[in-house]
Amino acid sequence: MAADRPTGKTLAGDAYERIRGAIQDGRLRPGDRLRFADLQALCAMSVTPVREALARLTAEGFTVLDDHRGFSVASLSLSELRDITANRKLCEGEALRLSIERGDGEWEARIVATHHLLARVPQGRDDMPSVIRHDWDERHAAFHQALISACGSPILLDTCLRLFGHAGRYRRVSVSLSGLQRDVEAEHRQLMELALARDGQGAVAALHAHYQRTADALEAFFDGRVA
Amino acid sequence: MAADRPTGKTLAGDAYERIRGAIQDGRLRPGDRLRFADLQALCAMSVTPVREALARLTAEGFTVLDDHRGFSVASLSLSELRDITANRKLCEGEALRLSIERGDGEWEARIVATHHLLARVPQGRDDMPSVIRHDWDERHAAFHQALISACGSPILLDTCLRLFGHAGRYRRVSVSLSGLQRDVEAEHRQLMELALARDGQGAVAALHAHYQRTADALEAFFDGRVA
DNA sequence: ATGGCATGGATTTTCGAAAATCGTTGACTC
DNA sequence: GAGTCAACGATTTTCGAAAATCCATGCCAT
Repeated sequence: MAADRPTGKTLAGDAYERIRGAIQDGRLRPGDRLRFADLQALCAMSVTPVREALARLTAEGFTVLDDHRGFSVASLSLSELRDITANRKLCEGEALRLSIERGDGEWEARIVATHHLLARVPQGRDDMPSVIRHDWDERHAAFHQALISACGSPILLDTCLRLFGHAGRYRRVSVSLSGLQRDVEAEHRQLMELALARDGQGAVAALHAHYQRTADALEAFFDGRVA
Repeated sequence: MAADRPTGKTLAGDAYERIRGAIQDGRLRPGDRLRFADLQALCAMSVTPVREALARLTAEGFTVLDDHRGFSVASLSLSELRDITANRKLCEGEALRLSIERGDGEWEARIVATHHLLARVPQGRDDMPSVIRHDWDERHAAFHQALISACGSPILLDTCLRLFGHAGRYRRVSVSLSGLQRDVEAEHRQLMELALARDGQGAVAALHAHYQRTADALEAFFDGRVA
């Protein structure tokens, strides 16, 4: 892994991606306090761009800020998981319904293409099945994004993307125990087929079930372990 | 108006509120470029807190950032207005439905109280009817917030609050021409009564109509005037 | 022993200047 | 005359240190 990538555009943007990445793949864990000294070491830059990155992350809910007490990684909770799930059902469900109504041939092509890529990699790593593969994570996101990409509402897409990102903080924990119990691949294939068949009702129902199963598996795992 | 209020907690937080306020009441207009020199003069502080404020505002969509070309106020567009309206119908509608389902006595009390306050001030200023009164704006927001405050979903509430804020950038333009043509007070009273009567279907329908009328009035006004 | 208060260290927050970047003006070539 | 390229000015972006703030420790009085 490249320790120093060729700074995309601004250092602040780099810091944002790097810290967000560290949060999402578990190197920074929920509740951890974020000291500027550590973050400067991680990102190899001064305090200003780090601070801007944290400001963005906080506005998106990945970190929280106590005035004059610094930033910390947002903590996980059962109630937030339920809340995220309910909101995903509402927003992504509507976005999927609209996409099925409005989608054209290119939308269908995006679904087929992203699903094909997703189906070609396993969910967990061979050496450590409990850790999600980075490429699976990216392709999984791309597939779900493709499903709703024809909804015609940038704001709704943004909301869905935000929710997906938050759910990702929980998803990393989920795959470790549900890998064998669920056939996630089949669920994705079914979603694709229902969408391509323009079955709005069925696709939304399948999406709801997809999210509910994820939430249920997590609920059983989390119960008693977090607030 | 106090030019220098007793800095709430941090300067960055102050700058955020001040700049957002300037955007929402029209002193900074859509499309305006935001030069740090001007903003430092407005906020009476150095560049660092201003930058953090802009980072937050950008994450919320009130401003936009072109890398190395600085920040500017997000511009208005007909398509965004339609998008905001559609999303408000979806999200606030659901939040209202849930609140009617779950709301208790204190929820009802909040609605009655905020409506009472709202009904006691006129929408436009006496001297300049085309300019929204600040206190009306605040009370209007409080009333709509109260309606959905019992939905039980912090995330949904946050989404609604964000959408309400964005709609506010358009609302300021709206009142100048629709003041006489619409009886907004009656619409608010009807919303309150339907909610207290626990008529979920009716209340959501009334909310949708409320937003659609606002959007229609704006559409007629904006047409041809913005992108 | 217990409660309040001042002191010290660790950390965040802010400052003012230096470095980097972009758009433009102007000269120069074809 | 049109197009290309280099240097300038304006502005953003970043730095490193100073100022402000919070938490904890220890002291003193009750």
